[in-house]
Order: sequence, then C-alpha cells, then structure tokens
Amino acid sequence: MVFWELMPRVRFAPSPTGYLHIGSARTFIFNWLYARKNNGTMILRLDDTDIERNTQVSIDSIFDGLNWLGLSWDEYYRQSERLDLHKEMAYRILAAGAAYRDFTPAQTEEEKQEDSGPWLFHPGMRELTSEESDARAAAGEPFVVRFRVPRGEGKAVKFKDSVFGDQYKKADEIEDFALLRSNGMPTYHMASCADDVDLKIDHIIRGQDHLTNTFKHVLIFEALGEVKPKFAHLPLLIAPDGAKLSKRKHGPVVSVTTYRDAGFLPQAYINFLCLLGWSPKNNREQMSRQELMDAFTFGGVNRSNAVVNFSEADPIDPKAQWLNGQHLRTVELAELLPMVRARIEADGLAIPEERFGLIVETIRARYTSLHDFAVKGRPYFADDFVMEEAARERLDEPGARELLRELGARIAASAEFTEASVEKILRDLATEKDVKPGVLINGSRAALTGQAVGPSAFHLFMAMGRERSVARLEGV
RNA sequence: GGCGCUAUCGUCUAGUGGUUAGGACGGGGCCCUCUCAAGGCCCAGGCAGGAGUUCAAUUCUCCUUAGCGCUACCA
Repeated sequence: MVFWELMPRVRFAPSPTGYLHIGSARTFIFNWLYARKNNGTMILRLDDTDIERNTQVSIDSIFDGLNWLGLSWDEYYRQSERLDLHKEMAYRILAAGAAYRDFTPAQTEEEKQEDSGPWLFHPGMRELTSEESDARAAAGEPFVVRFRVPRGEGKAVKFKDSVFGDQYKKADEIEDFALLRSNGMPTYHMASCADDVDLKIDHIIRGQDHLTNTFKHVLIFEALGEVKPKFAHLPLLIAPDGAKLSKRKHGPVVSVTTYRDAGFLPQAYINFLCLLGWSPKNNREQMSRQELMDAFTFGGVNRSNAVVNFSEADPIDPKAQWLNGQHLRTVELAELLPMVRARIEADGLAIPEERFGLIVETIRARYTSLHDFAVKGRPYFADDFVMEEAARERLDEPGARELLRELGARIAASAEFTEASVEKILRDLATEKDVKPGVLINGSRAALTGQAVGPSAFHLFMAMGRERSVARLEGV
C-alpha cells in the first residue's frame, strides 16, 4: 500500500435549495474532523442538479455559513458542470444491460396516491429488446433510464456502515430507481455516485436520511465495476416536537447564520454541534477544534436522532449558550479581541485602545454572547448608557452622591492610579466618613456603569481609566 | 401500506449480564463575596411497555408501542 492511499478523501455535498441548515453544517464538521485528523482531503461539492430549485441566494448562504465556521476545504466542484460525466456513466450502465429505458409517462400526483402497495417497476419495460428500445428512443419517444435491479435471484445488497454496522437488504425489495430523467438530466443517485467514483471519495459521511438510499448506491458502484466506498451515516438533528428541522415550521433556528447573528463564537458553535450525536465518551464537553479533531471517531457517533432544544421563548439551545460562555471566558484573549472589536464597532462605538484588552478581560466571564459586549458592556465604550433602576437606588442612598464626588476628587488628585491606590483612597475615605466601604464600592459600580451588578469595583476603575472614572463619579 | 433505522433524567449523553445507572445543560438550595458572574458543594429528575433467556437483565432475544427515514423523472 502506498502512502497516499491512507489519506482519506471525503466530501460535503449540499444541494443549494435553501440556507445552510445546521444539520448540514454538522455533516460538514464531521467530514472535516475526519479528513483533518487523518491528513485527508476535504471536498466541497455543490449537488446542484435540480436546476428548478437551486438559487444563488442559497449558494451564498452556504458559503456564508461555512466561512463563518472557519473550516476549510481543499477542492471544490459543482455537479452542474459535470453532467457529461454523469450521463456517460449512466449510459455505460445502460450499455452493460444493468439499466434499461422506461418509456412510461411520468406519473401525476394523484396516480402516485392511488397505488398503495410497493412499486418496483413499470410492467413490460424491463423486457424490451434492445432493438425495440433503441428504435423507440431514436424515434424521439421520451424515456427515463432505470436501474435494472436484480430480481428473483435472492440477491442481497449489503454494506458496512461505520456508525450503524452491517446493513443488508433483499434486492427484490428495491425499486428500479431512475438514473436519467426524461430530459436527459441525471438524478441525484446517478450524479452522486458518478462523482464519488470520479473524485475517488473513499468514505461517504452524510445524514441518516440516506441510509436506505445507500443500497441503491451500492448497486450503482457494482454496475460501474468500482470498489464501493466506506459509509458513515449520522443521526439526524430534530426539533423538540420530534419533527425534522424545517425553516417553514421552526423558523431561523435551523439556519447556521442565526447563531452567528446571535453572537456565537464559531468554535463554540462547532463544539455544540459536535455534541449533538457524538460523544468523546469521557465526559468532556467544552473542547477546542483541535481537541475535537483528536477525539473524533465514528465509534463515538450515536445512532439515535438528537433534539435541538429550542422554544418560542428561547430560540437558542441553553446548552449552546452555556458553551458559548465557556469559550468566551477561556479562549485566548488575542483570538477573542478581533471578534469583540467587530461587534463593538458594528454599533459605532469607540474602542479605548490602551484599555481594550483589560476591559474584555474584566467583563467576559459574565457574558455568554458577543452581543453582550456591546449591549451590557456599552458603558465601557460609550458615555450614553442607561442608568438602571437598581443602580440609581444605590446612588440615592443618603449621602452617597457627596461621598462619590469626594472620591472622584481624591482619585483625580492622587499621584498614582492603580487598583491598590484606588482601594486605599476609597477605604480611607470610608473610615474617615465612618461609612461602610460597601456603600462606596457599590456606589462606584453604579456610578461607573449604571449597573448595580458587575465586576469588582476596583477592576472597574482600571478598565474605565482614570479620566472616565473621575468624570462619572463627579457627575453623579 | 411496504422496507429500514432508533428508543437511558425535560434536553445532550456515559455505561454494564450483578453499579447507590455516571456527567453536562436547565431547575432548586448552600458556600465564596463589595454586587453580579465565574467557581465549589448539595438536592430533585431517567433505563417506553410486555414476554423470553438467565441465579441475575437497563444491558441479550422476540413482540408491542412510539418517533424518524426511504418508498419521485427532489436531493
């Protein structure tokens, strides 16, 4: 075996008929984890053979979401540019006798409703002689090309799934599925298998909704004389009501960009998605991309569908929010700062460069979203912030305002401005005026941030800087 | 209807032929404390139901039920 044969080639193959769905994103992530862990090749392939339903908006949404997640791919293809290949392979199967032309007109919706039993093939079409078939095709009669599923031979179609184990199905129960439509376009099954062969995909990792389709795909690979790839099917992501996630029914929670727009860190969201249907089996929850990559195995993938826990009242899964908070307070500051900066600047606020890192360090432990820095954190970046009721009550305490103004004056006059110096000034003042330090401490927080709760007051002074601190104390 | 897949706290999950069925989120409480958050500790909460195999089943087998998927000239 040569070295490159050890390096897997995997693909993520979305069809651009909507926004980037969170289930799709998770499929991408698992493919990516597997490829990167094994020095493999990650391929992005747009399965855009359904020209009726494809939209540019959808393609943009897929790239949007993927770019946000920050996961890379090595090769990029569009099925619509590879139709000749798909057709060529379909005709190769036809020529080999493993497929046949079906001249039956397309069924209408009502006709489909009527037949209740399992449909396997249209009578008479499998038996057409090649002369008759060629003649009718030459005469311009429309047809679909169907796979001639082996019947009455007791053939079993089987494959081994890396997640679901050995899979087996009687060929007699598989319908003669279409390879080519009457307009000459390949179907999903044909295009997908042709590309998987041509692109030398050796491990197909996709949603469990394709588990039963895989029997058809195995038949195609066999008819093409190709070694079939390995398969790994992932459990589906479903809504709390048990239904599959759909935009129509569940709204924006199904779109990746919703989480970006909700102030998620991409690594936190990746972490969350990985925990849906996969487990490192060691009780680890918060994990970096590298840790996820190291820990990923198909053995850790679950077989049952996972519920994304959202509601009308709280559209974000609480565990996702918690994870975001965990990442927010543990990620390298240098990595966090640009993301916070972008969020702050989006609100048109000015960043005090010399204290930016300190501010973020001071407040990040109490936030769970990037938005919090601009909303709850507004007093750190702007002077027009709202004074909360609870904070006003602190200031309204008897004598509080005078004390705070005095504190401001003393801080302004002090030669030094450090946590220790401010603390000394504050405590000395409290002793001198015979009040509890808490009055000044809590009062300072209220004056500086307009909030009754928040970081330690002495950290606050440093984060706000001398000028802003003094101004706010003297302005109470 | 047919075929397939699945079934452990509300949710995500670990787990074993013998365990007080473990962890996390969320909920409740306590501690810490200048407030809040973080952190620490504690509490409530679960093996879908029924048979069978076995000395012993949450674990193995079968049935039922439920959910999901496929059953298109969608992907």
